[in-house]
Amino acid sequence: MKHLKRWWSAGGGLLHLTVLLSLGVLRVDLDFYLLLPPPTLLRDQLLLLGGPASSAYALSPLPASGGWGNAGQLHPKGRELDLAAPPEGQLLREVRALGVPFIPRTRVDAWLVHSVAAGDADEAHGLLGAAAASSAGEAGASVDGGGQAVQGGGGDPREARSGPLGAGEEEKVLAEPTAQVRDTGGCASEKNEVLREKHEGVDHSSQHEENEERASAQKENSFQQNNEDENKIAEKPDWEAEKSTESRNEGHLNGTDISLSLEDLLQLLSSQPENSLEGISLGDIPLPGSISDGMNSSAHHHVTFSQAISQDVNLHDAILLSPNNTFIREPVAKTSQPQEPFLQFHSHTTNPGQTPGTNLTGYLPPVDNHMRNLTSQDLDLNIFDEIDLMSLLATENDLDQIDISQLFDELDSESGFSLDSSHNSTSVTKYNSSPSVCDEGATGYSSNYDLGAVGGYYQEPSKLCHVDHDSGFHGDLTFQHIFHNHTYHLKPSAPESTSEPFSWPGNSQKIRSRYLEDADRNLSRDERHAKALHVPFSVDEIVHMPVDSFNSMLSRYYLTDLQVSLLRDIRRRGKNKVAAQNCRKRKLDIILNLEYDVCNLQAKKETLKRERAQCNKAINIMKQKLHDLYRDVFSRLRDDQGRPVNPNLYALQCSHDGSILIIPKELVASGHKKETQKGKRK
DNA sequence: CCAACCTGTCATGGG
DNA sequence: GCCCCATGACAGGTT
Repeated sequence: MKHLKRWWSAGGGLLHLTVLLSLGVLRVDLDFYLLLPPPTLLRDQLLLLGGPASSAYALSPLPASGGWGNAGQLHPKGRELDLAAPPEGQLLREVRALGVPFIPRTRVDAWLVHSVAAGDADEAHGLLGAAAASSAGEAGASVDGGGQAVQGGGGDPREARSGPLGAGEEEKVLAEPTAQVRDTGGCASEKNEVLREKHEGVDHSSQHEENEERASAQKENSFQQNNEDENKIAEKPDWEAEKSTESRNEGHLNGTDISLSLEDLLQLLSSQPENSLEGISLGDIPLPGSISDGMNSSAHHHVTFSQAISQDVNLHDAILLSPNNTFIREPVAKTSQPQEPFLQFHSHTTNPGQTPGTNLTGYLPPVDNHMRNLTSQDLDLNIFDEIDLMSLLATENDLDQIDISQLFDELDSESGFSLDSSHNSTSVTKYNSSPSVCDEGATGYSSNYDLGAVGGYYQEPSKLCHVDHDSGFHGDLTFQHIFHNHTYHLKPSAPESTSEPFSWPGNSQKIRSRYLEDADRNLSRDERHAKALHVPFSVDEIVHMPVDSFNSMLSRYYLTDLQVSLLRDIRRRGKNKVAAQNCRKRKLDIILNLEYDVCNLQAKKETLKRERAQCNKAINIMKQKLHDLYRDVFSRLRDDQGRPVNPNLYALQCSHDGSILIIPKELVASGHKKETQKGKRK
C-alpha cells in the first residue's frame, strides 16, 4: 500500500486494461492492470499488476498465486510482486483511497488487435483515444474515443453487476458488438475533454499534493461524467460498424496471426497525446517472475505479451486453429451433445474470491457471455470432447500403426471382419484405399462390407452437401460435423466411447492406443462397421432420422452399395433393437401390472371372505334371536283349555293381511309343498 | 459349470 | 409393395 502510494505520489496512475482476443473459436479475455509510471521514472519500471482472474491458465502475464493483500510490496521490477487475484473491489477501493487516477477498464477487442498487428496506425490511434477516454468514466462506462477501437463499459460481468451497466446490458453489449459500437461512438470528444482534464493531474506529478486534491475532485467529476455518459447514445457510420463486424468475423474466422504484444498496446497508449504515457517506450515489459519462469524465456523478463499468449495458446492453436484441422462446430448445438460447442478462454471469473491460476472460465459460444469456471482438466475435456476417434484416425497421419491394426483385429475377431494382414501395417490413407472384405455372420445375418469402397465423400468432402432432414431432426449436418463428429450415441448406461476424455500427454502412444482399444471395445457392432466403412453418420442419426431424410441421404451422398446396405442394416437393426427394448419393457410392464392385479384380487378375495364370515355371523345371530322370539311367543300362547301350545306341533304363520295364525306343522308342511309345486308348474 | 437373466438380432405378421 | 412396429424365438454374453 505504501508503495502504491509512493507510486502515486510520484505521479503514476493505474490503467485497467482488458484485452479480448478472438482466436478463432477461442476467446481470451486478458485482464490486467497497468501501473502508469510517472514521467520521472524509467520506462522499465512500468509494472504489470495482476487482475483478479488474469492469471488463469497462465494466459496473462500475471502470477498465478498470491494475494493482493501483498500489493504493498510493490517491487520496481515487478518480479517479487504478489499481485494475483485481489478482489477487484478491494483494488479499486485502495486505488481510490489514494486518489490514483484510475482508468477503470479499457477493452481492446480482437479485431482491433488484428488491425494493430497489421499496422493500421489510424485505428491504433483511435484505440488510444478511446482507451484514454475510457479513463474518464468509472468502471463500466461505455467509452469510445476513436469511434471504433474500444468497447468501453467493461466486459467483466462482475463489474457489470455493480457498474453502471447492468448484467443484461453487458451481455447485450457483447452479443451485439455492432450496436454497441454505435452506442459508444459519439461521446468521444466530450470524454476526451474530461480525460485531458483528468490527466493533467498526472502530468504535473511534481505537485502531487495539488494533484491529490484535484484527483479527488476529478474522480468525483468522472463519476458524474460517467453517469452522464452512460445513457448517451451516439450514432456511428454503418460502414464503421460493418468494418467492426467484419474485423471481428475475420478474427473469428482466421483465428490466426492475432497476436498483440504488450509493446504494441503500450505504444498505442504512449502515442496518444492525452495520455500520460507520452514519451514512454514500452518495448520491454518486466513481467512478474512467476510468469516468465514458466515461459522458458531466454530474455528472462523481456517477454512480450504476444509471446506469452502464443506460449499458452499453442495447444489450442494446434487443435482449434490449425487450418488443417477444421474443427468447426455446427452453429446449432446438437441436443445429443451435452458439451458446450465453442470454446472460449476467459480470464475473468464470476467469483472474485477464487484463487487465480485455477480459474478457467468461459468455455462458451462466442455470443454467449455466461461464465463458467473450469479447471484445466475441464479444458482438456471440453476440447477433446470435440475430437472423436475418427477425427484422430482421419487427421493424424502419424497415428500408431498399432491403433489401426488393433481396431481391425478387433473387428475381425468380434464381427467376422476379415482383413488382409498386409493392411495391418498400412497407414490410414492406405487403409482407406485398400479393399478388404469384412464378413459378418454371427447370428445368421450376413453382409459383406468392403472397407475400401468408401465412396467419394472422404476424399472429396466438398461434394458432400446438407441433408434436408425433417423438422425434429437436426438438419445442419454439414460435412464438418459429419466428418468430425462420429459420436455413435450409446445408451445412457454405456460409456461415451467416441470422445477423448483427456489430452494425450506427450508421446504416450501406449496410453492412447489403450484408450482407443477400450473405446472400440465399447462400440457396438454397427458402430464399428460404420466406422470401418467411414459411414459419415452416427448410428444414432442413421436410426432415428426420418425415412425421407434417410433416403435423401442415400441418394445424395456418394455411397457405395456396401455402405448403403450397411446403412439400411444399421437402421433396421437399430429400429428393431429399440422395438425389442420397447416390447420387453412393455411385456415387463404387463407382467408387473398382472402381478399388481393379482395382488389386488387376492386382497379383494380376502376382504370378501371376511365380509362373508361377518354376514354368516350376523345371520346366525338373527337366527338365534328369531328362535328365542319364537320360543318366547309359544311360551305365552295358550289353547282353548288354557294349556300351553306345543311348539313342536304347531307353528306360527303370518298371513298376507298381517294377522298371525297358529297352525299345525303338518298343514304348514303340506302348504309348503303345494307352493313349491305351484312354483315349479309356473 | 450351470442356470437365470439380459440383450441383440432375425423372422414373421399385422397395420 | 414398402415401411414401421410388435413379438416370438434364438444366440451370445453376463451375472
